[in-house]
Amino acid sequence: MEEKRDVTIYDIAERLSLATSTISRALKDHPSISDRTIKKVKKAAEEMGFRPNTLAAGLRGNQTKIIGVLVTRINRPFISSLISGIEETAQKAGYSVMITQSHDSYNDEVNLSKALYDSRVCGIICSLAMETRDTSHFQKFIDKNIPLVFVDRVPKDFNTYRVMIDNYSAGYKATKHLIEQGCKRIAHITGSLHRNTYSERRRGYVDALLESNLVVDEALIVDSTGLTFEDGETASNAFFDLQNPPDGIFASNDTAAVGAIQAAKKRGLKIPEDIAIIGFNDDPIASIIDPGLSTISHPAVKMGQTSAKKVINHLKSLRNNANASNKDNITEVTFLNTEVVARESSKKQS
Amino acid sequence: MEEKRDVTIYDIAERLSLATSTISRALKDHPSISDRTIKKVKKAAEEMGFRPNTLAAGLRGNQTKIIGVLVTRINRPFISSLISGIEETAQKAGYSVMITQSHDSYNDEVNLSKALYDSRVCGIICSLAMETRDTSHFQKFIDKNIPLVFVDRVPKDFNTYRVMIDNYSAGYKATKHLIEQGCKRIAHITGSLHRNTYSERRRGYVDALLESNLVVDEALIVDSTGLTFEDGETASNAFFDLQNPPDGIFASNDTAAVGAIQAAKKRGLKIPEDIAIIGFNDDPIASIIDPGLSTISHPAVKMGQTSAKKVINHLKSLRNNANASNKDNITEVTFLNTEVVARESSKKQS
DNA sequence: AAAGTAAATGCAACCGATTGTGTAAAGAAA
DNA sequence: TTTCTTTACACAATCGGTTGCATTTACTTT
Repeated sequence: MEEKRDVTIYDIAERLSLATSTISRALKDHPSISDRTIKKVKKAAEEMGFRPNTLAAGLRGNQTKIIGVLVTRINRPFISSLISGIEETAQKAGYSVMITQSHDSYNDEVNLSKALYDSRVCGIICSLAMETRDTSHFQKFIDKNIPLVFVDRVPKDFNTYRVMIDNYSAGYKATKHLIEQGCKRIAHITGSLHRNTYSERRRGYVDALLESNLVVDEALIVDSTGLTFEDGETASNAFFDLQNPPDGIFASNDTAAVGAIQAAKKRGLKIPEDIAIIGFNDDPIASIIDPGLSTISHPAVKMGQTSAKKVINHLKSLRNNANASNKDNITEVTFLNTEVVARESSKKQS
Repeated sequence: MEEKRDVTIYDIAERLSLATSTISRALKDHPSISDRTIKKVKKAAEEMGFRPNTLAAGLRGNQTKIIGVLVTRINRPFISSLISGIEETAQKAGYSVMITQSHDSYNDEVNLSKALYDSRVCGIICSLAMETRDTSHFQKFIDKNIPLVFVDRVPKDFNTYRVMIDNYSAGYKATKHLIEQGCKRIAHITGSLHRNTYSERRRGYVDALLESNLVVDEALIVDSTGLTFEDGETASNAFFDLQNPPDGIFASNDTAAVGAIQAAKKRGLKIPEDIAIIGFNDDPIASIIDPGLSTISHPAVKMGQTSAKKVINHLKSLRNNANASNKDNITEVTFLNTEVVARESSKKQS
């Protein structure tokens, strides 16, 4: 039953006959503490097994060393890699990571953003829920000067950090790739157009078609909200049933693209001869499925690392420059590279 | 610049001319506060937009409402589903989740367990690193009466909660399944035998063979530490090169099993006629790869939910019964069900 | 009406680190 | 030696709830 109490700075102060304030400052290399004292304090702290109480520090400073993360669903290849990157970078810099998932629900997103706020996170990284239209629930972070980073699924207008890929150019590249393989009628399976990721990819798709004087046929564009495997199958079957079916499909994620592949296979269509297919994300499945799925690769882990770095660097600059502020209308967009990964599902001529 | 201060219980106390202690108790429905006062306080709190400062409460009670999670790698299908389940359950019960990853390194695991401890997590859920042998770094949680749940990869002897599957019987079932399909020489690709998951599956594999009077050939067992795709390929190639190659492979995860499938395909071996293959986990790839990969399904999300529930219920019982204690040598093992998912990679006779 | 008991609320210490300001000690200049 | 600066450290308030104990108020009971 005898829970041995944790060592506090009081204990160190007593042992060294110093004030707690001196201990506190010495441990953070405060300039007004002599080197001799700093060494002495650190040695004692080490010997006594002192470990600072983050709660006490947090209470006083009204801020923790926790980065809040608000994503849609943790168990998605892209998201889990993103989180992995965030955790890795945060960890190295001495921050912890608190995870929440909105399940693509706007209400959950609002509540979780409040919960993270109440937890006094020192920064927040968010990828928007599919449902979200209004993003004013994030304003409080700006008001409190808490760095806010939107990643991948970002709002249209919100003056803050954004870490993302150039979805327009990626959509363009994917479509262009199919065109280069000889496709003349290219269909597109997209997610909610309220999300920048999908609307931009679609824009790129349209522009690539126009540039090559190909028809943009609304019948060839399916706004499948979920982009699930089934959505991919359903949409593809609808395409195949058209009087004038497409010879290429660009799906806005790999899951739907895999659905397209399975649908085509079931119909006995040859991939890529009859129908070329390209997805998006380069999920593990892409390289495993037969035929290999051409896709757009995403640096997911790096996006996580970059997002975490934005938060950490912003905090650093806040410390160094008391004038720095979120309110200076920071609008920094970081684009990470995407690449066409050409596999068998699209390569008409090898 | 005018950061409006948060509403505190002091503000409520002042407005209602009550003591802060009364506010504090009223908000938690303390029995010694009258219903009338409770209602009045809650109404005022609501109106004033009061949100409790979790740090202050945490400091006083020396404990947060944060559940620490220590896993090996976040971006693995099984792990990310596990975390998803934990987050979901924790969230509903009013807890937050702090995530860390050991990258299968023992040192990282030790440090992260300390970091979580320092964060005053109210509970911890851990899946051991591949490297870990000694688990004494978790003892401090027991000493402090902080519920500790090991999930999936659990230590041999540690009196605490365990949430897992019956790996022995799962290994047995997988092997038995291959035997039932007519396999006579079954190889096994396993992970580190220091982890219960792999050693138990192997034990089940061996017993299934013995039971059917099949040979247990050490040449057919590869202790591939990583269980990566490449490990699966390499191990399989080694098997195929044997004078007396196997007609079945049981890989201890799907990633390695997929490696086995690809290796077999490259050699022109027919699956399952020449070589039947079964994996473990039922990752998304399993149902997508061609041929469909037979495997053992794992209720990953449910394992997460169950683990979180163990933590939460333990905390509840601690509150209700001040005598309850970790030190009563709790050893509660919860087994979740596994199932053989038979797909084309193993079905010799349909 | 006095006394006794139960119910409701107030008081104040406490958790442990942080930080503005005050003061003592050490060194430099006169 | 005295005075003026630096340099180094101490004091004490503070962050916002929580909780043991004291106290007041409201009701019974005789």
